[in-house]
Amino acid sequence: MTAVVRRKPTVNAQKVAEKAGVSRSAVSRTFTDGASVSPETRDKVLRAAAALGYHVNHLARGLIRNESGIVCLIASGIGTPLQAAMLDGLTLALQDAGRIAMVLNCAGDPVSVEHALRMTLNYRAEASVILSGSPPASIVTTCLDNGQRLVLLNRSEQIEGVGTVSIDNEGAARDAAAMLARAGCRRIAVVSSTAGTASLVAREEAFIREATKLGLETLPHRAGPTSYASGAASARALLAGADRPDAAFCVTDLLALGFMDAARHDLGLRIPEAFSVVGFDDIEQAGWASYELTTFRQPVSELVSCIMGQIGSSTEGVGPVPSRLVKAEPIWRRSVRVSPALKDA
Amino acid sequence: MTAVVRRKPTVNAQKVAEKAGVSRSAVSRTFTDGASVSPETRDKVLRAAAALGYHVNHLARGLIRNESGIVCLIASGIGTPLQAAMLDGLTLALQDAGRIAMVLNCAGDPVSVEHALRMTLNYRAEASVILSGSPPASIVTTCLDNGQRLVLLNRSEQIEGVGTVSIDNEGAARDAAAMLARAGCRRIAVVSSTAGTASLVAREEAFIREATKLGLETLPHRAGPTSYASGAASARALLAGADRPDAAFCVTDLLALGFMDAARHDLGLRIPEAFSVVGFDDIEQAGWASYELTTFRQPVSELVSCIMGQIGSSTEGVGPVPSRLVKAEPIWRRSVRVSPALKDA
DNA sequence: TTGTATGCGTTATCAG
DNA sequence: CTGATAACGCATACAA
Repeated sequence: MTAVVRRKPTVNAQKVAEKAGVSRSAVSRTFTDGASVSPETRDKVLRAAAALGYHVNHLARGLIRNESGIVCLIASGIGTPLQAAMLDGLTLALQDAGRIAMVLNCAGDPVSVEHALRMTLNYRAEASVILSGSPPASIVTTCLDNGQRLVLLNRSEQIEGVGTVSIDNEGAARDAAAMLARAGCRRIAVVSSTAGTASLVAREEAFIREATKLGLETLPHRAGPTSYASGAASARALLAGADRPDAAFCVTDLLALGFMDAARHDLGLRIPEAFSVVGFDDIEQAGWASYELTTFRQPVSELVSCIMGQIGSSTEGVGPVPSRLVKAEPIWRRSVRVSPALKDA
Repeated sequence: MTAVVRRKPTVNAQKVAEKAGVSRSAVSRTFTDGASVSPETRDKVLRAAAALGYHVNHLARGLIRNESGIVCLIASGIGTPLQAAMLDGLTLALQDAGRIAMVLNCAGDPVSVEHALRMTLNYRAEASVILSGSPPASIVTTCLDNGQRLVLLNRSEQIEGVGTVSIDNEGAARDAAAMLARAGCRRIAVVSSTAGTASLVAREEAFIREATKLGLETLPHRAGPTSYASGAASARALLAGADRPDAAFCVTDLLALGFMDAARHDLGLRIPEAFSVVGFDDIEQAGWASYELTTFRQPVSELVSCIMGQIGSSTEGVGPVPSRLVKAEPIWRRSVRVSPALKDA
């Protein structure tokens, strides 16, 4: 076990310069945009670099330029359809913008978000996008102090200097209540989760408020985490008794799909004939033929553009970044009974 | 627009040292594992660091230690359930191992994989995991030369020095054929995609070989990319005529679910009574009550462990890394007609 | 245990 | 357009 610590003969600008017969500066300039190099020098350098397999060290470059090119994506529940779609869109958009995504998979609680943000600082990320969870205030100011850009998704809190992109949960939830009222539903199950996320409670509360105003009865229920299984559990719990509701507003599509499956396969209910369901998010599965869930769309590409806008704006992060509120458009499919009145309209 | 280039007063070890009344080295030692610092010095440093909001610059650290702590994950179709699950597991495992994931979302073709690997080199990633797509040989050797660890997922090619973790596609496909034969199926649709991925064609070919051997008729079909929509399209194409098959082996769950939905809702077929379907992957949706798809599981956590093993093994990447073949366990659900004979066993 | 000096690979500055 | 030189922030060999 005589560990021979053999330092890899690393290939750097120096070596390329020697092989090309030019100075290190020439090599550097060849690889920096907008630097002035003569075509022949550039050519010699490129040839030498290719031969040696040289690649600019972004760690060193970031060190001197004080810009790493790294943007951190902090999320929890990456495997979930909506989060996965966001990650997909964001990583792509970042690459198109010449940045690179570092993803931090965190539990979502404040301490793990803080941990993630520390890592973010360690790698001198130019920006961090918090897809889920809420960061403690202290670390937020530290990030800001270090010149890091911060974007929060679906957080109500307005913090000086940090960007915000939010879905209009309240508006959509109100629409959902009106939708079900028009369909002639009277007793509405409101199925949410124990996660207690800001958007989720916003949807739940806004829906209940509006439904009450419209004279509807609401039955809130939270069976567990935000998942298919919890939705199914809620259905079994709510639909077992005699005095069952006639519709459900699920704060998430995943909950809605679980709810639908349990309602149909365990309880034998017909949707939408005997029971109406409205979801939220418009994940891919909501459009599948087995569900045809009418829901409210989180416009992923629009959210991504907004986030990119927040990241890209003025390099020096002074001045308040305007927070963006994005509408969640209703997607009409076939899980809600359509009343004759609505058909006319 | 007089852009005042105000260089942020960056907080570094120097500043912490001054505030703590010690040397820069003391600060450095405080933050490096296994360095010798007296408790009181350490305490002073920690206090000063907290007050200043100091965070070790991993870019600089990586520069001098020649280890960045970065592992790159190269994937395409991140929004897809299986890929998302892999990303979820990998990011978590990497964090537990003290590394951090950089994700490169690439189109999957060789040139974009090569582009991604270049980026990987730029950031001096310690390892790269290629979840999808095949890298050109030249860039592979460059990565290896630069001391970067390489792990390929579900690639048949054995390359000297690069790790491989694969699902036993052939074995599972053979099992699938036997499964459908025992169920009494005779004409089997083999639905695949136009992607032409190594694993996919391996499954398709192995299935056809085994099915033929068992005296079954096979009807290969490829409607488009590996998606729900393609599966549905295949169903509509294959089940329209009079001489329809009585079962389908879909090389991916996503294809299978689309196939099932179209078969049931567009063609009115009953599954499994009138038609049997077998999938591959065991994505979450396969277990949903509307589908209950019998399929073969890609054991995500096991795959993740294998990959982590490949990454973690011997720092200096000499010697061939043993490639790992992971079994895909059959998951029996309810999309395959069960014959009496099988019930006895 | 602590401090000093050196180097990691790069780019910005400046003189030619 | 080119080359020499000084940083960037950090870890470590060495001397104390």
